[in-house]
Amino acid sequence: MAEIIATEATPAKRRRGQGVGTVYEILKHEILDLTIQPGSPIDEVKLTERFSMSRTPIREALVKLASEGLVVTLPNRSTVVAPIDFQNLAHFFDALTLMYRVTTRLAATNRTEAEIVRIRQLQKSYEDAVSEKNVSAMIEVNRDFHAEIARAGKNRYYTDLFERLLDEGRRLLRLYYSSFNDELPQLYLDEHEEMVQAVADRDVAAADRIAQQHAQQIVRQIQAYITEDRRLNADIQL
Amino acid sequence: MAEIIATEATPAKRRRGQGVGTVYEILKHEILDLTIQPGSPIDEVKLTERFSMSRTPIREALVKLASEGLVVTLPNRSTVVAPIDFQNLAHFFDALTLMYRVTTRLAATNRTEAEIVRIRQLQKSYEDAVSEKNVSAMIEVNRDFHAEIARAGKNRYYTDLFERLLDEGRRLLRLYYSSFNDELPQLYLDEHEEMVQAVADRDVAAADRIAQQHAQQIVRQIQAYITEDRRLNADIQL
DNA sequence: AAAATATTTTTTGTCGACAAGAAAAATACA
DNA sequence: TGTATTTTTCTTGTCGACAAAAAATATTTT
Repeated sequence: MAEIIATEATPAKRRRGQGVGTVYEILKHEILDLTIQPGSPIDEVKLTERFSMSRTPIREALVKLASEGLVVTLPNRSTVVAPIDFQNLAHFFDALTLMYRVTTRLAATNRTEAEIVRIRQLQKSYEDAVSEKNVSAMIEVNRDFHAEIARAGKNRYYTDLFERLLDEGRRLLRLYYSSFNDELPQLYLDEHEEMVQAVADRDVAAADRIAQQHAQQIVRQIQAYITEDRRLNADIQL
Repeated sequence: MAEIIATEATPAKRRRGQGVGTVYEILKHEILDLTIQPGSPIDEVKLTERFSMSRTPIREALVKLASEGLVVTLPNRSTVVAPIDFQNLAHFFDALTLMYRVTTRLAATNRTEAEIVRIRQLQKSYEDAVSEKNVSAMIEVNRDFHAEIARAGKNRYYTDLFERLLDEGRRLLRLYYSSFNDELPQLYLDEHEEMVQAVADRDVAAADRIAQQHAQQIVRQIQAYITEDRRLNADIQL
């Protein structure tokens, strides 16, 4: 799950029509993983060399990333990795919480047995990541776990927005959650368990309650990190 | 507001960096206006001639439209205008109603005076469109009116989704609402008035109530058209 | 030496061309 | 005559090149 994408200089020929897709996927992964710093400029020519393909498919990949808000294109100037929007964190938390609730509720009513199986598999993966203390995997699998629940709800309008929010959350968590802390993962694990149970039981009220609780938990976590960060900066700057 | 975009064969030179933008805007407008039929293929070469520019900027515009779901790209095959998704109308209505409520509520708390002025201007435009019995303008201005309210709420995650939903709704209304009917526009006008008042008064509860009511009104309208349409088809086919 | 102007370098937006796939047409085969 | 196979045509994905902006550098002017 944590593939090393060091050098993409592929001497072997790539299949036609795979170009933009691979560039898009890899860049997206690196942006969400903070492998590329928010705000850092993206050099088209360098990507040209790295992926050994012309600028045309690379530009198309960047256009795609831009319309998802993952990069920002300054006309006639460089495109940069989207900076993390601290101004509107409150709006982010608000939307995230609502989408957590709505998607989990819908999942409880629309889920199939096959979907429950898949969700439980992801839950297991998360458990493994926790026991391995693999922060990177935890963040990524956590996102996939909730995205899978949302998909079981079947409403693509909600899932699209929710996935966008989860991705943004992934960057925020990645930013702060570099050192492992064992209290929270266990709490999340328990909440995940409750959530799956509610969805499996088709208990909408319970699903809603736990989704809200879980969302608030994550919001609190991020806010705590930010506060801590502020304090640190305050010490240094003032 | 209802410009005629007949021939884009611009002999005069276009400013650099304006290419993709114009193509994107014009195509988007035509797709939402049903000038281009849902499902109909998009010929890159024809667009090349029409806009008198090379395929590169046109493709970038199509990529942008694709990532907004307005066109669908079949790999190595043609890209087509996104078909209207009748399968998931229920999900569409659900999301639309929720976004109506959430954005109007937020507008009631976050709106500034300047925004109220702009909203009232759009309300006036809608009124004009109704008295002129200009269906096309009514549908378009109605969308802009609600989008403006949503923007006053300031949460970009909600506004982005809501605008996408309003656009999809625009296509649905355009599809059925070809002949003018004077009952509904007046009803909408009254509801709009109530909505603006609630937002201006910062009355969240009222805003929520009216938003929900208005959404359900629109949902009912579309559903009525679809039912009517089914009956018509039934007569012919069976 | 600092500010303003001119020049060079770099980077982006667009172009025309070509090759890989898919669709359509033509041919062969039963 | 209908089906399978080959050939041709058409469309898409990618490429390398070039020109317009912007940025960086050098030059002139005060």
